Amino acid sequence: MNPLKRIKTLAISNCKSLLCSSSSSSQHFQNPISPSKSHLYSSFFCTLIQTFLSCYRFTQARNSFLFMRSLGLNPTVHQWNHLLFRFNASGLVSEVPNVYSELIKCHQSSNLFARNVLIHAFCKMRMLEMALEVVRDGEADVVSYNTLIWGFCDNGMVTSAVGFLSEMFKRGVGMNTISCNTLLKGLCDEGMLDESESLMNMFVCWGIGRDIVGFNTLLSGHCKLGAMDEAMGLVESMKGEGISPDVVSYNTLFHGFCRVGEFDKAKGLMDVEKDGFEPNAITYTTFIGGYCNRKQLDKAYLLYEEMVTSGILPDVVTYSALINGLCKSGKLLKGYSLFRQMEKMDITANHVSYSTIIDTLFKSGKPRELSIIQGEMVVRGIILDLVSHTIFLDGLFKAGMVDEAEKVFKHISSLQFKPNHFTYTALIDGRCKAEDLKGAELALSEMQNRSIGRTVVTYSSIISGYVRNGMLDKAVDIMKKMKDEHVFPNIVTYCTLMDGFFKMGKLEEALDLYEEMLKEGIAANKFIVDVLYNGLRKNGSMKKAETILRYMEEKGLLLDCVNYTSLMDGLFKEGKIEDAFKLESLMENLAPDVIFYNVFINCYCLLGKSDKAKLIFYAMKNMGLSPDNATYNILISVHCKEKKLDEALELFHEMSSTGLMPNAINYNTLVGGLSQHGNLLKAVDLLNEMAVAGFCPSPSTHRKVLLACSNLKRADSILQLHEQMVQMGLRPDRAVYNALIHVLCTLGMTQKATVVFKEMLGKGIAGDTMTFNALILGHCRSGHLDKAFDTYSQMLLVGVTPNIATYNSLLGGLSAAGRMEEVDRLLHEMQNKGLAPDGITYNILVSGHGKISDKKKSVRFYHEMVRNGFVPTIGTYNVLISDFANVGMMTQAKELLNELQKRGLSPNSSTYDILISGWSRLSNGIEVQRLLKEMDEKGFVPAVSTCRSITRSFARPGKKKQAQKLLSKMYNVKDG
DNA sequence: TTAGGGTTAG
Repeated sequence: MNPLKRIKTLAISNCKSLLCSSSSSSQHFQNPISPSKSHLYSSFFCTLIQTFLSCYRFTQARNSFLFMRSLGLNPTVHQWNHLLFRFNASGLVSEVPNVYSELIKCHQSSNLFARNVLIHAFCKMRMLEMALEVVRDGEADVVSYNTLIWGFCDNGMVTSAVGFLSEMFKRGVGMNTISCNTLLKGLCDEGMLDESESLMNMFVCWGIGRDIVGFNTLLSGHCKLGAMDEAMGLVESMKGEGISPDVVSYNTLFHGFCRVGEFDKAKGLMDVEKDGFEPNAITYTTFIGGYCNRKQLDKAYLLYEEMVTSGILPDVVTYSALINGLCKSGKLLKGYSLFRQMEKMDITANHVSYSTIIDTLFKSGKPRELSIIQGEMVVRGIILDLVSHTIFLDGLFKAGMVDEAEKVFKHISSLQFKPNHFTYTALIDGRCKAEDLKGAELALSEMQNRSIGRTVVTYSSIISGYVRNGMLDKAVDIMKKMKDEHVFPNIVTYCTLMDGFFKMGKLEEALDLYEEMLKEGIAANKFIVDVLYNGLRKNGSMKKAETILRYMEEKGLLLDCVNYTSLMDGLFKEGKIEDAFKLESLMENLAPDVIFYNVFINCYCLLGKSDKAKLIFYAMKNMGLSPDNATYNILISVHCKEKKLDEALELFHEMSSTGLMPNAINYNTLVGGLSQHGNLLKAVDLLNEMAVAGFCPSPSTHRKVLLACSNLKRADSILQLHEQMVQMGLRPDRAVYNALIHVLCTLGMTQKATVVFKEMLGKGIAGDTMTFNALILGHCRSGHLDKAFDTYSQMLLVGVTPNIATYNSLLGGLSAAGRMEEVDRLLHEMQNKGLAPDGITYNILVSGHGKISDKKKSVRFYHEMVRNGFVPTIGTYNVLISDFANVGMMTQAKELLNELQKRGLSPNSSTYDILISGWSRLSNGIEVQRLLKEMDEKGFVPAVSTCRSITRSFARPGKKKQAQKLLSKMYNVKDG
């Protein structure tokens, strides 16, 4: 179908649908306006529509137009043309084809003016095919072709645009300076400066001279490439040709100097040219923007005041620059308030003002405000450009809304935008942060294929992605690739890669990179200082770390909140607690953030001062800082450690009630804490909640939950909970299997443990020392010494090295069975393997020999044990004491009692029972009485057997039973 | 009715 017919059909169907939907007002449409007043009404409607358009009330403008047409009103050709022009110029470009088709309906034809506006509208909507068809379909003049050339240039298709020159020639449409200048801009925008100069010369040959606009276009081209020397040279040749630079030329130069950071040169130029140069709004805005970009807001505001007092009115661009300055300096509220103030001054916000605010809202994580502003933008019909789309793409990625961000990228292409290096860099960065490295690599190669230049930011983004995923080699490859392409690493690139090396423990490589950076003439900043300080101290070079920090401070480098946070953590972990805490007062002027407080709170928690930690927590909230998941986690964790489970749970609920969703770490900490300290039921409840929320338990949580089952003898739950946690996404690796086997074994469920062990082997996971130790201990505890030794043999067979725990289990098993000869043999075997006995081994040896009354050996091992610095347990002492007491050697028994007390141990109930029985047998009533009193004072109750010993020795003949009853009653002992 | 300068994105 012919494009004009297509437009017509489209417009008619649009009108029909709109009219049918507004049934309530349809009655009015039935009254036609009398022909005599038709002209008046048309004029009225045209004025109304234009008024709506001029204040961006697009819906009303569109509805008024439809209403006018439904009344059958037909404006004059002049009015039609003006309407078309206004629709096109106001930004409601999408309506132009509809208006045009209505024009055709009324007048059956159109003039060149209307066609040219239509061409312009199609070009703006990037519907280049349609624009081309209109140009080729009928009458066209130089304006039609210039507009088409502009449209193609604006969409980066400058080669096709140049091609239209021959078509113009063939159709006899003469080209003019505007054709030349439009093409010049197209070429400059693509960085084709040489080609643009040749084109200018070509036009001169065709008799079309160059003018100030053309020169300014070239000037802008040079400035955008940062070629300021060439730009200044061009000004000289302009003057040579008798063309004086105008305010546009100067503004272009000012902007160029500001862009390359030569702010003083820009200002100097302004001072030199002060005679005969009148700054305008754009001049002021250029400098205001320059100051804002340098975060010199005070200077920007001074200039703004000067501008206003000079009678030059700031416009939307001036305000957008100031809003941007405020937002970028972290003054979002002030920026937003200026945004609203601007509107009160009847300056309508444009897509740039909106994009600036939206970018800031994304970056400061304010989703609610963001959706309000976004809605406002839609209602006002603000058309998004490529920059605005890139802001959304980047913002959505940063907010973790990966799917939505990817949709924006697809949308950008569907709108016929040509993504540029900003767009691709945001995409690469976003994909890297979403751990989609393949996607990032794909985007990078797409950039290459589409000849979109990669910048240092593009490469730094992907380097950062590789570093975060521990792929240092790939990161280094990219660094090499970028250098090969003459894209030189900047401070961010160096910082990222240095951090990566430090985190992988590659100290030397990190420091080499630091050297390289300095050699390249890049001075360290606070980010580099942070990476160096943390990298060095975490790799054991605390001294070096402190030297660097002090050196930087001496050099006058301003450190920030992050640097001080690292410093606090460092000092604290070095044990310089006082110095660390002093930092809080130093920090006041630096506006400490949540992370600083988290570190501060954590320091108190590590000192076991949860009360102090909580005070800081409240102070932080009072300062208006919102605690984050980490803050709550630090506090939940310390409360769990201090067994304050109710408070831990309360914190967890407080977090949810303030709208902070618990994360996987919060769940793991609390489930682990509840399990460890006896509230398994609540832990399991929370584990279920965690499953619903889609979080995966950590291996540590798994271990703690299973241990809790084991402690509560809830054998039935062990396998079930294990299965549940695997279902939740826990990867059953060796550590997880070891925890399960260990727990089953401690409960004596060695058969089940063996089944699990086989399952583990079946999955290709070999057992290690921990696995075998658990199984051996299990067999020993359940008295299956043969199986324990079978497992031990298997362990040696598969080449897993036994450790002291292996031998302690086996020795303990043998000792419990009284097989002391085998104990001695195994002890030799163990010592031959180079393993020395530890405290546990000695306890086994001393008490084992003690139990079979081998005093010689038990005392020998006892002395060896003490000599080697091990303190026997009270159980071991009891065995020794009992061995002496049983044969009436109470002096030795008493001596042992003194020794154990000297070593900081206290006698327990059994110690007293043993001693009392011993003295009873010797009929020493004084000692028995004394010990009974001491025992009573400590809250211990004598055992039944002890009472029997007492009555056996002290009751009168024939009164033993009564004495026994009396004693039992006295000590509330059950009469056995 | 078409062409040049200032504000936004990585």
